[in-house]
Amino acid sequence: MGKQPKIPKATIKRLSLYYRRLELLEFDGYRMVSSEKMAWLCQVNPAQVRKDLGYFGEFGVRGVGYDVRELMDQVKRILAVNRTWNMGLVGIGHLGTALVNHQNFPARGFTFVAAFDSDPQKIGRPLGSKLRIRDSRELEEVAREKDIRIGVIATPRAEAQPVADRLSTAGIHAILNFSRNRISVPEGCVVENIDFTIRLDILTYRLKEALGM
Amino acid sequence: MGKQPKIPKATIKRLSLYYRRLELLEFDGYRMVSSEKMAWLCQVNPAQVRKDLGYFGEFGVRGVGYDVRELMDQVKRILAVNRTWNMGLVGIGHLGTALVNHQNFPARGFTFVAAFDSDPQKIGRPLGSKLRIRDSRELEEVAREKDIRIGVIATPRAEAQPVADRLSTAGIHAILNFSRNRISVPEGCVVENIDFTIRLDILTYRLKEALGM
DNA sequence: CATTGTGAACTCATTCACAGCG
DNA sequence: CGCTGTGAATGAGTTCACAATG
Repeated sequence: MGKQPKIPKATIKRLSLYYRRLELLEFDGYRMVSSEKMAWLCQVNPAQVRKDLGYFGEFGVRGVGYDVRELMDQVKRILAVNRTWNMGLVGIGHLGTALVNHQNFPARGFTFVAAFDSDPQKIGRPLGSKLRIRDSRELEEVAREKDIRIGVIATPRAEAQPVADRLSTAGIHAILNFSRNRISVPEGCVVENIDFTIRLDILTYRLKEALGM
Repeated sequence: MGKQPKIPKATIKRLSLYYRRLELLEFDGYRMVSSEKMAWLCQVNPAQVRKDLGYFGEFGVRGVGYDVRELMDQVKRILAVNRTWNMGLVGIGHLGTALVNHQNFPARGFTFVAAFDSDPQKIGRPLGSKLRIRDSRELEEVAREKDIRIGVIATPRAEAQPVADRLSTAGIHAILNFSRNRISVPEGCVVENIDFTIRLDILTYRLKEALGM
């Protein structure tokens, strides 16, 4: 019944992985799953699965395993994805457009409710099937009005920090940052960075090593 | 003069971060930089910077610091980004289109030289300013012809594994995987996954924690 | 004498091994 | 009996602290 004893960040990432696997298991009609099976499916150690879950409670039945449906519910609750999240997108380039049209977000309860750009050429244009691009200057107002809880930054690098500041000001405490700049945010605001180029750098490094270069 | 004593994966990620910061420093006219300054800029510990670099050689001058230009060259060499890399894109949806048009890739030596899709509607259509969408069945042939070294998967989840298999067969040993499925690849092939939904799950978890929910 | 490079100490994360229990 | 839950052991990664040195 562990509660707050310092949870590894990697545990959260794996929880997300477990969740996805549980969806597939449920879809395939499985009712129960053992830590060993989950571990095998997710390519981790069985003790790791049990330890990860153990940080948050006792969800299993000894001698039997975990109830797929119930474990899903628990993991959803832990990750706070047992609800919908309104997102606001800032920066409507190719990437921003792709994000708005991304199928998986709404399927998982992540919904874009507004999109912003500072380019007068773009403002007012429709985006995807439900949105219209709005002026970045309206961000604070719209954030309140639409109850935006997550800000997604897909701007050029120079605009990332100013946008992050505006998002904070607008009372948004969670930012998904696709720009190449790390951003600074006030205490209490959380940021996740997704940086394609870093991943490519890691990839080429590893390829070089794998080839013994 | 450390050579192969087990380099942490996180070190490579930071190296990529250092590299980007060095570019900015050079642009701003700096000739030298200390581990302390780099550390401050990259929000890490100064000893961490020195240790990370120390795995690969002695690049600094005691009492002085690191030559910005020279350190850049060394880091580029380590990451194997002191050359260009030909990439092939598979799956031309919104995301694939965004990737092809991504400015930063060519600027860093990562170039898409071919794009593939299995949808007859899409095959033959132009993509970006230089490419034409080709039939996925031509993958092996084109990979050889164009010397593709990195495969980028931006397909729906169900196609990810078959595509990964085809890429391996085609002699491509590095894969950047944007699909929601983890893929299995033969020994000697390296994969980096970029999964937006996992990052959103981590974000909501951390937001929940930050808000004390 | 300021700053690097690095063994040693420490902190964090994973895995083991088995007691606890349905 | 089988599988979970968890303290203890191991392993990995980070930070400290200082000797080495241009």
